Amino acid sequence: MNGEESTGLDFIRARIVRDGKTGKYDGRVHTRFPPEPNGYLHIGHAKSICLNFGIADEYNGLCNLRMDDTDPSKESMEYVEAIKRDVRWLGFDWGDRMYYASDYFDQLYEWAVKLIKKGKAYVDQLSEEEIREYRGTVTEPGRPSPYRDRSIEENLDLFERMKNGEFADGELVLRAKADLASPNMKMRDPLMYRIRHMSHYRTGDKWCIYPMYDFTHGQSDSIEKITHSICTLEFENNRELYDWFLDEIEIYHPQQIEFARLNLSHTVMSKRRLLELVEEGCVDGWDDPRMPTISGLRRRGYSPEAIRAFCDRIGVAKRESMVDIALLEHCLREDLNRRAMRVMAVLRPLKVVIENYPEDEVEMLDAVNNPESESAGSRKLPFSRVIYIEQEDFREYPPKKFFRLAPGREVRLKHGYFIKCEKAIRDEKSGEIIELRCTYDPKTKSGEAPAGRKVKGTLHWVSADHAVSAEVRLYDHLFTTPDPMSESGEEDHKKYLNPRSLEVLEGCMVEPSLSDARPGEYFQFLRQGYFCVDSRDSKPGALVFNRTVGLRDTWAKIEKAQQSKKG
RNA sequence: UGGCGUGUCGUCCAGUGGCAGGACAGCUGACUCUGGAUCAGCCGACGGGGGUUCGAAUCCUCCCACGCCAACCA
Repeated sequence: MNGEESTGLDFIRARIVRDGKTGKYDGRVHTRFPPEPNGYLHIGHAKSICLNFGIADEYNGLCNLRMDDTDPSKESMEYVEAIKRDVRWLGFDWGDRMYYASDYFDQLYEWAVKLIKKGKAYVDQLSEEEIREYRGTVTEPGRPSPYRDRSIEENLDLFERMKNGEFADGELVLRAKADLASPNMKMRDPLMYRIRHMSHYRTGDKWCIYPMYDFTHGQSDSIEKITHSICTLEFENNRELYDWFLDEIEIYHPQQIEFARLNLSHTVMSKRRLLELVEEGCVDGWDDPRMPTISGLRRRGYSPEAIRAFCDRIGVAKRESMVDIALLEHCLREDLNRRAMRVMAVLRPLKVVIENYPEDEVEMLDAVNNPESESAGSRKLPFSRVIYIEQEDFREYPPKKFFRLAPGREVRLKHGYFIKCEKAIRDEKSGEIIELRCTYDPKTKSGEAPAGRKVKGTLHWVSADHAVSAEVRLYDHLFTTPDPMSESGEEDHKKYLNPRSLEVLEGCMVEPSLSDARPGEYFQFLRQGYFCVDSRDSKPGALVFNRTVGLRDTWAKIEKAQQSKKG
């Protein structure tokens, strides 16, 4: 903006700064985010949204939201609404600039007529297969269709009759008369219009011919006076055509710039693949918390701030890349660590009786809500003779470096006392350990003078009488392999679906303060991870929590290393 | 194969003729009433060959690899 050097900027921003200096668009910056409403937005779209809206913000420009809705067979209002909701949720505002390519159909039709009159477009009646054949290959030039040289009058007449519905689907198409010998396949007389007797979710039955992407996108940008039309790499070949249409129609000409789309490890990122997972029931829907969709991430417990921070950190460039999902998770933890209230929840309860604690006494202990944020305050936590701890926090035969509870060992209960394990009680039939007998040391109460000795471990716990039961859903990566698409054939990626991407735990015990947690509210379950109240299935009295992401787990690493050492 | 595009630590991104840097991941250690967080440190890369230059990731050249394009999808 203010003439600073362009180093450190990504290549798109560098170019915008340059265009600003040369006055290419009178210093204007106007971008747009142009999804097709044929599916839900995913984290890859978030990258594009952050880029387009972000640039508009940074350079004092504007960013439009536009539905690229030229294919009536796939698009719907449901998707439009979902897209608007997701963009807004991410924190961006298109003001009064919500546009639809379908609003430009009349104008587009006129421009098509103009091209016909210029001798730059013709009505072809070759079949789909024939057109493919005539187009040639990457090494051989295309051949002209026998209909390529119809008279302008005949083209005009035929095109109008196409519009009027006098022909069946596929019978005729309108093609640009460009360059059949072009080494760029996109220039070999691309289709401009096809016949589809199908009603459109917005224009209804007004049209039975619909413009193709290439004959729509650039002109839509032009109508909206977009300066920089930012799109993904696969449209690089289309740029020549983008320019050609604008020049032939002789209208305002934005600059198309392409960048590499986001690929994220351990998931898939094409709308087609995601649709497939939804339709085949591999997941619960577009907003299944395992999906990389914006709605899935939202339901999983991701914050818009975390997603935006991620989009900033991955940068923008032209090389195809695969971002490690660990970076997304890092951005999430970084955000939630600052803001999430710490609470205690026991996922797999193990009963502990503190034998020397009075039968009916209940103490209300002070518990800090968030050590990262003093203003979060504190709450009271009930403590009593019978509590639950995590099953995995006890080992009868503790391995090396296991700092938790074991026979004869002492640990601290977070916000409470030291307890020492005196005895483990087994179920006679199963042999399973079902209860621990412990003693506590009254001199070790949290916040009071230290008893002069230390313990290595601190456990989370809940008071049995006061705990609230809840369902907890543990989510993990959707795919077991970083790049399911490349490590498999066309349809084989599904064999890498993670069978453990969802584990449902019932009968979890959470502290009483959680009983009135609201849908979407997020917490850190101490020592375990970040969790949010499921916005679809959780009800008062029947709480459901989703694990958004686990905490860094050093012990798990140590244990894994120990096990692999043993072979 | 024709065209377009891209090659820098394991991963992502900087560096645009002058000591190759950051982030994530990994590994050490310090600290800790979360094995969290935080802090300190370590590991680690210019696709290859030739050339220009005092000096090349950067310029030239050849090669190699990868991606995209032969949809009436976008």
